[in-house]
Amino acid sequence: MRFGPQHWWPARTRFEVVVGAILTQNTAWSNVERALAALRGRRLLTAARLSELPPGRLAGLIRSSGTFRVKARRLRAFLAYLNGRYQGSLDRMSRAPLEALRRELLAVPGIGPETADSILLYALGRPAFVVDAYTRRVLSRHRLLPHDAGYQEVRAFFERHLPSDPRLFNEYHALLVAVGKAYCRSRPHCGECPLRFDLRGRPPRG
DNA sequence: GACCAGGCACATC
DNA sequence: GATGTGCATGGT
Repeated sequence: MRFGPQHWWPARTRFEVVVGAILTQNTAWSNVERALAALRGRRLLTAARLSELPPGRLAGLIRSSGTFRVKARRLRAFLAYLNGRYQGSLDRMSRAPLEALRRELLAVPGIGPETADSILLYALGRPAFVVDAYTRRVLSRHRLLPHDAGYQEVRAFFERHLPSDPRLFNEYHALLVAVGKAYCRSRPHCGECPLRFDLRGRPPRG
């Protein structure tokens, strides 16, 4: 495995990123892709079209992503928020202040810290560092943070040490996941981890 | 057949 | 505020 650009979050539109962010909760990405393909094939991957879809039909189309009834409800909750506050427009939404957006997203049922930051970073291009299980594992293995550090604590750690650049956050997160998968899954102590943290600004080179 | 995968809400203590 | 449990699929 190489650790260059990871092409993290391949998606055709920002709306597709949002849908993917909700569908991928506790689910392998390959299962999400099928659901996205089913929606895309029916030209349903827009806020307007998805909002018109009956809940049961939406659930059926995203079945492959697991917990489909729950996720259908969560997608509709997000759409209700987007329609109600930003007239269904991610463009309008993306112009709001970052902290306000995070607060609003966390208030949507089904959107927790990781999903909120994924939407902020990958869909809206905002500098929100996404923390996931791999991120925490790699950090605690390197003794950069305690293993029980909370989500906000881990996010603050990166946002404190890195320039506030969405592209850098994107690449850093992708690299952490790649490293976590390759080295930290089954090893209690990973002496061979190639990641060299340079938290003053540059991503590690692959 | 168990375990995992790019979480979250809710109940309970 | 910490911990446990349901959600549910597809891959290994």
